[in-house]
Amino acid sequence: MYQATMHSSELLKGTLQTIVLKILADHGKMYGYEITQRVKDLSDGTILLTEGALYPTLHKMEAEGLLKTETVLMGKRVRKYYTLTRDGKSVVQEKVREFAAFMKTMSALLNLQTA
Amino acid sequence: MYQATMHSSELLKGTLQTIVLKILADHGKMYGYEITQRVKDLSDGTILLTEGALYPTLHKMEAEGLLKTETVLMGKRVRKYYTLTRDGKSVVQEKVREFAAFMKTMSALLNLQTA
DNA sequence: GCCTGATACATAATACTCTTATGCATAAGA
DNA sequence: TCTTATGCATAAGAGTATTATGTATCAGGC
Repeated sequence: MYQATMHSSELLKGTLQTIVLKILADHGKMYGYEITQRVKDLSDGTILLTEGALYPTLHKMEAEGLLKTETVLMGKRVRKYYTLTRDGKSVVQEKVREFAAFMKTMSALLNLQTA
Repeated sequence: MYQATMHSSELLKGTLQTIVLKILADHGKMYGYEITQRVKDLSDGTILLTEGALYPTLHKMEAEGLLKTETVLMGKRVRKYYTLTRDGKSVVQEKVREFAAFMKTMSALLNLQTA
């Protein structure tokens, strides 16, 4: 298994879905492992999604109709590609907006000048 | 009991300690109920700390030596004032710095222009 | 005088989400 | 051939917050 921890561990709680959905919105069709790598890159190695967190979340969002899948055989290896459904696309927007609002609120609370 | 929910519920996970410590750092001696009200004000009513979350956290941080307490009788009512210890003061700084870094990373991931 | 809502503390049961651990299997490189 | 990377998946456990409950004082309206 590949390495799987992160710096500010608990802060990530509740952001996993938002991250995954947004990555899919920006990049289109992707498979699980690819998502972990992209998140790792975009976060300069600070966010390393664990498989135990990612796969159940993907399954859950698929069950909720936010994602649809397509299984492809690469040689003898299985890849499961995920794409946003129409519902998924509107949920991403909500989630990102919600997170932006959250950041703004936190900036006020913590007296940060960022926002 | 007073009202106790919040908009973007799960995002708050992991930020409670940071919020409480920072509020105490900025305002000095405060008691539990006062903290909930201040957070409510500073967040424009979007963050309503629940007692079931706040008090255990305060107790935990006291046990960890980040906070010290002083119990005062107001008439016949008990108030428990919390103040940062020296350890608490350095931990706040770390936590706030950590959160700022987290926001920056998330901004990159979510393609936000805030940071 | 009584009731409601705000003030003020506290803890227990429950739910949720993620971490850690484990399992299986193929492919590439040293 | 052995380790690392790729690629999926699930289960046990930990951690943190929500919801519910309990106790009690105080102020204001009727």
